[in-house]
Amino acid sequence: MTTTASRTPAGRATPPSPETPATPATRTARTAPLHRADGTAPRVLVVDDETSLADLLTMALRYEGWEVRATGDGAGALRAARAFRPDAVVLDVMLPDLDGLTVLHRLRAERPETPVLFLTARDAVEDRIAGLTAGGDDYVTKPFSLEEVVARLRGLLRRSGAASSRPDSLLVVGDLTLDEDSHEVHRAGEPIRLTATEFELLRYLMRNPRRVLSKAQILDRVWSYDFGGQANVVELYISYLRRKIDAGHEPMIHTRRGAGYVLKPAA
Amino acid sequence: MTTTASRTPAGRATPPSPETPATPATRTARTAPLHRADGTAPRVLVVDDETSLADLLTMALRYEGWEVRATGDGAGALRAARAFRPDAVVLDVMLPDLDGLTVLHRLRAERPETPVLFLTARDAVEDRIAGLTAGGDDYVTKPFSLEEVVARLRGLLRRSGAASSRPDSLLVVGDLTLDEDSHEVHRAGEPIRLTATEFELLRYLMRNPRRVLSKAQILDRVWSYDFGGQANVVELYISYLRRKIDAGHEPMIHTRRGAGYVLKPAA
DNA sequence: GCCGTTTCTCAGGTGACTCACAGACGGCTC
DNA sequence: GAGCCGTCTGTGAGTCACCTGAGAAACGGC
Repeated sequence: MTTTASRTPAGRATPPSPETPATPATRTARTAPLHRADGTAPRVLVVDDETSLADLLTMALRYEGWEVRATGDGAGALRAARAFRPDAVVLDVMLPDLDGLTVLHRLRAERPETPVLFLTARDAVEDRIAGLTAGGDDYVTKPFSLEEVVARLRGLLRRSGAASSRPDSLLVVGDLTLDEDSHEVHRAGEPIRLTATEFELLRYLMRNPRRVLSKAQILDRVWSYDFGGQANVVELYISYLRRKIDAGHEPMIHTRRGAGYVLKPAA
Repeated sequence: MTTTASRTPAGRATPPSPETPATPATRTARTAPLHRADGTAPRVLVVDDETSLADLLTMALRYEGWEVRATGDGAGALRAARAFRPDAVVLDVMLPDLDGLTVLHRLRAERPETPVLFLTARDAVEDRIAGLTAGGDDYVTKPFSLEEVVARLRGLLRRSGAASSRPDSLLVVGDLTLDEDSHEVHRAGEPIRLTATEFELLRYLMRNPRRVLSKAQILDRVWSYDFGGQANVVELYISYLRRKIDAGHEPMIHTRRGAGYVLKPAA
């Protein structure tokens, strides 16, 4: 609604992130805290020389409840790896000083078990990446959505055992289920086919059940950071989701006029 | 009620000063003091070059019991961030010297954990504030209502952990409850559907139970600062609320003729 | 390079919401 | 008890937020 907001009375243009922003405190309402075995928050190292992107990631991951450190070059990354001992690394493959592969090798030498999430340009050489991720790592192409990065990072942490919390990747809200690993979605036992964007949107909603999410929040979280389009894509995709999920059932997706959308169990 | 009839658009007396000029003493009657872990008041930095707006915000936030500092430009903001060490920042994205994003980056570099509430013009939102809300930050479009700003700021402080007070977002008065996250309202267990304005009005009342609120105060607090309409919208909306909340129950909303309205438990 | 799929823009339609106006109601004062 | 004034509320109009169909453009698999 960024654009919509024309509210007369109070400028209550339903900004974006009202409530949801999820923080440690609120986060309890969300899916799973995802702590390490010793009860502390997982540590994530972000390596990217674009400071605005590094900022964005840092904020988003912190918001997720993780402890985050950021650095802009390969040398700093190696230093941080030693000092900070991260449970996972987000690594831009294009760095100013060292190239991604070199950084990776040295990281591996330092901390062999630490999973890495690569950030790469869309047109980067595909097979090169394939080699990189062979060891159970993962990658995301720029421009990415935060939902995507967070989801993959969660996956890596979960699999590496850095996170002790329940290993299940199943989100459940009422009779609606979504498996983050297999990407399967069911309503009342019936399988539902979703497109990539629909899936991501639904995942975001299901990770924040019963909470009003503004269109701006959704846009910031589910669409890639450089999306420059109309804000009403959100309405459009909500509409698609309703057709696939709520059709023939008691609706779970509700509109809070002037505020956003809420997902909650039909009951 | 001297002010009532005379409330001309611009006139809008009763600036920010919500209920009484706010003394710590009075404040105790309100919801939650919302202190920091060390018992001191949260510190909020306001950055806006329109002095009248900055003043308005300063007064309203001070009234809330917070320690406030205001500055009109980006350079001052950075200085203040260092010296004042705020727990949250209210940042106008349109500043005379630096643009909002630059200020944001430097703020982040300085104090990475500090949540930011952005103020933006309605139509400036068009060119995306991409990612601004992604990290748990929030924003409000001008013209805003004070109730809106305060509520969102409370949310940010609550979530960032700067405020030690209970993290729940539930307001309770008698058998009436209002959840600021899900926007759900219940009376005696029965769910109640409210419009955006009704919700905001009720939130204001519930944050000031057993206290007489004049129409002027309500108008100043719940409606946006540039509202130019008739003062009796308040009566109208009180009337709406009564129908939805008091219908079939012992009334909780009472008129204090010549003074204002009070919300209190039915008891 | 072609075809099905997916993403997104655009624009029309509709119901919800906000608010002005004005008459009815009721307490208070003299 | 009459009149005044503050408050309440029905009506109606204009606006706004949201929904959704249709089609253009981009993508991806073969």
